[in-house]
Amino acid sequence: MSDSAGQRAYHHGNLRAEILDAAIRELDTVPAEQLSLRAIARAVGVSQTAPYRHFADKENLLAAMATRGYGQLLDTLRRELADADSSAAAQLHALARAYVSYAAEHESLFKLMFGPLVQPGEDLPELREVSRETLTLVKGILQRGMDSGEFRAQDVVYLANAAWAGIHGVATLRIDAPALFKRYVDLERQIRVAVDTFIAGISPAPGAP
Amino acid sequence: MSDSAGQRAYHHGNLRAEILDAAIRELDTVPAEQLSLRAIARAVGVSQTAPYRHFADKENLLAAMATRGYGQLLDTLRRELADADSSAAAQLHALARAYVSYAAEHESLFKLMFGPLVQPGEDLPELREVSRETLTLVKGILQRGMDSGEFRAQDVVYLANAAWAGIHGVATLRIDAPALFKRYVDLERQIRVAVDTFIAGISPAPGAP
DNA sequence: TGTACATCAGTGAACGCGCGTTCACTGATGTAC
DNA sequence: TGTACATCAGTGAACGCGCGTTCACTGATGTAC
Repeated sequence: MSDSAGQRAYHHGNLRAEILDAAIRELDTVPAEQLSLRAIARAVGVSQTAPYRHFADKENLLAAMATRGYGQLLDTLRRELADADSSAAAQLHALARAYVSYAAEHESLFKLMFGPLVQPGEDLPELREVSRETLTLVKGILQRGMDSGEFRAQDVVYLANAAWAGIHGVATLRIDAPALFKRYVDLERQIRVAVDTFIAGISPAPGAP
Repeated sequence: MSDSAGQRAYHHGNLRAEILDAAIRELDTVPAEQLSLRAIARAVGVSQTAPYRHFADKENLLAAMATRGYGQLLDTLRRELADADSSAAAQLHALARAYVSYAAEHESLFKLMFGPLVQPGEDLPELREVSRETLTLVKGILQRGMDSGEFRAQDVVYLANAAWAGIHGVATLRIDAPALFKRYVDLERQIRVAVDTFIAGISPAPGAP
């Protein structure tokens, strides 16, 4: 397949990474539930048992895929947050935009990350760790907004959950109810409305102390 | 299986409905992706080909399940809305609570409804119809709230999407990120915070005209 | 009330399929001396 | 520098599985006269 590396040697050298890449690429065509280890091996051009050298079983590969997905998502979020204005409101807008964009550009991987195929349990500490980070980012922004007086003080956990739910809901509905959400809706504007409404809901009343 | 109807006759009389029931019951044990027509037939106690008398194929059965799911959801929502106070704020709270409860009590069916297995296309007019209704309910509440001056006037479509996304997000995260959402969170309170924040975001500024 | 016949709603055997995984294997590489 | 040997990373055949669906069938029911 990839002959960019020249002659395929018997010992591949980079097979684990290449299988992971191929598996994620496969998601462009096929939803995660229908991924087949054999098809992935075929795509890489390797025998169907070769993946077992690098992943204990199918579940293990799926977990690795999800872990990479979370990693990519976090990189994107952090990059956008760094580029954005530092006000809490601007940070929230940037995060929402980046989150929804990532989901839109990696539909199947996003669904895998939040799907039942992969559950970040105690046996997968890396996945567990990385899957918590988005919420942590949201919490951080809100906490800083409260500290600076930009937002009204309140329980940050419940508020962060609410914010995350709103963002995640937009990302999810765009994928899962496309007939209602994709056709008539300008996504940028939709995100702006949702975030602005949220921010208006937690801003101090004008004129209040 | 169900001998409540006494002697099982050769002609069953009610097989379509019973298959549908069994299929939905099966979702308690098994996610929709893993549903098997044969297992459903087995559960009903009928030959594996009998379902084909009543459903063209598997996809057809899944669509019928989703349609029933939407019907149940709408019944629940409408009942709760009728019982609740008629203020727009109270209606929104009631809708959110009922929506998330339904999702929590029918996890797999809810996921099927919003999953890729079933897409409400032109070939399934009934499903298409019923799948639009939730959003219509939300829109109605918000429109009435604006008309009465309870909410600030603005584009009802984008606002309704934002509200629905927030509610749907809570329902979804509870299922898909249980480690973060189920363990430490009081669901009732979480819904209240989310809806209150939203309402605060669209209420007229106190003292404004 | 009885009979002939069409239609409906089941049955059971069989099809072909692709899958995940195991197994014994073999070719390539790295290391000790 | 050369050799013996352990280990690593692939191969290919085979396993058993459950699935969706088709097919020719048969038992039960409804209807016309």
